[in-house]
Amino acid sequence: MPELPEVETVRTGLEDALKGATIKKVELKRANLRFEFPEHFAKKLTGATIESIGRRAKYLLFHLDNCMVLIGHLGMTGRFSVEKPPKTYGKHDHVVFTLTDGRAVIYNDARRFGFMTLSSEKELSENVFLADLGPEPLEKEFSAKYLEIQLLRRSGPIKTVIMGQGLVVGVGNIYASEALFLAKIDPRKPAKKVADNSAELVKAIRAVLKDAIKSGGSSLRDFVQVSGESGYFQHHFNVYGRAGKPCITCHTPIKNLRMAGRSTFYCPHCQK
DNA sequence: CCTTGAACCTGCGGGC
DNA sequence: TGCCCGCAGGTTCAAG
Repeated sequence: MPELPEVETVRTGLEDALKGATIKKVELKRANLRFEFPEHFAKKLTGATIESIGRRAKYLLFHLDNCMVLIGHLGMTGRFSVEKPPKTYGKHDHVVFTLTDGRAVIYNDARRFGFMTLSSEKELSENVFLADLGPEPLEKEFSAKYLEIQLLRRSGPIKTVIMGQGLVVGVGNIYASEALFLAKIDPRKPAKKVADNSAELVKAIRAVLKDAIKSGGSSLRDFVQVSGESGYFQHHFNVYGRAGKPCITCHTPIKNLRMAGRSTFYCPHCQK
């Protein structure tokens, strides 16, 4: 599910559902997801109360009352649902937290690119997964000036560069294409040469992400309660997944190509 | 340092 | 119906 807007949508839903909830039991249906669970994972979570749920980049941060933080990543296919304990669990239901109020928090992840780990509250910012991340795209630190400086020292194609989480977090494969369309920049253009357009690019990235968060929010309730798939593909994209279809602006067919192993969509006429 | 490509894993849809 | 191929929202690691 996961680019920043989807993770943010999940975060909001989980916080609504789980704030103040206490974990009574932790069940691991297998020894690992992408990584092994940390030592004493279940034990450290059992009895803890969830005080709040935050987000950094595409990571969910469950702040607990025992000075620990459960760090979760959804990978490509990770999903959380909060519901009455089902009679039987699905093939890819890997983690279950049973709450003291009887509800079950189920983490399902077919491809298992997601993972969970723990950090102390104190050492959170030095956590290996969080330490080297770039600024949040919707925060002030992600400014035109900052982006300009970053772009000037990169030689790779702009699309690949903005997807790197060290430069700015949260821009994944879909929204990279979408943001570049909005900013009218060819995804193949060397990052250096886009430095002059930093202000537009910052604006486009923010606009695309904000818009997606907004539309994700409306279908949120369904998302968390049922283990459904609302949100993502109901969203309308300008270029992503629209190869051969007319550009919404000039009607030129949208092109699709592969960059760094990822499919990329752009309008050859509008994006220079 | 930066960039690229392969790897991780499962499911789905298309073509034959 | 079934098999094979390519493809999918992300990140890490090794190597150039």
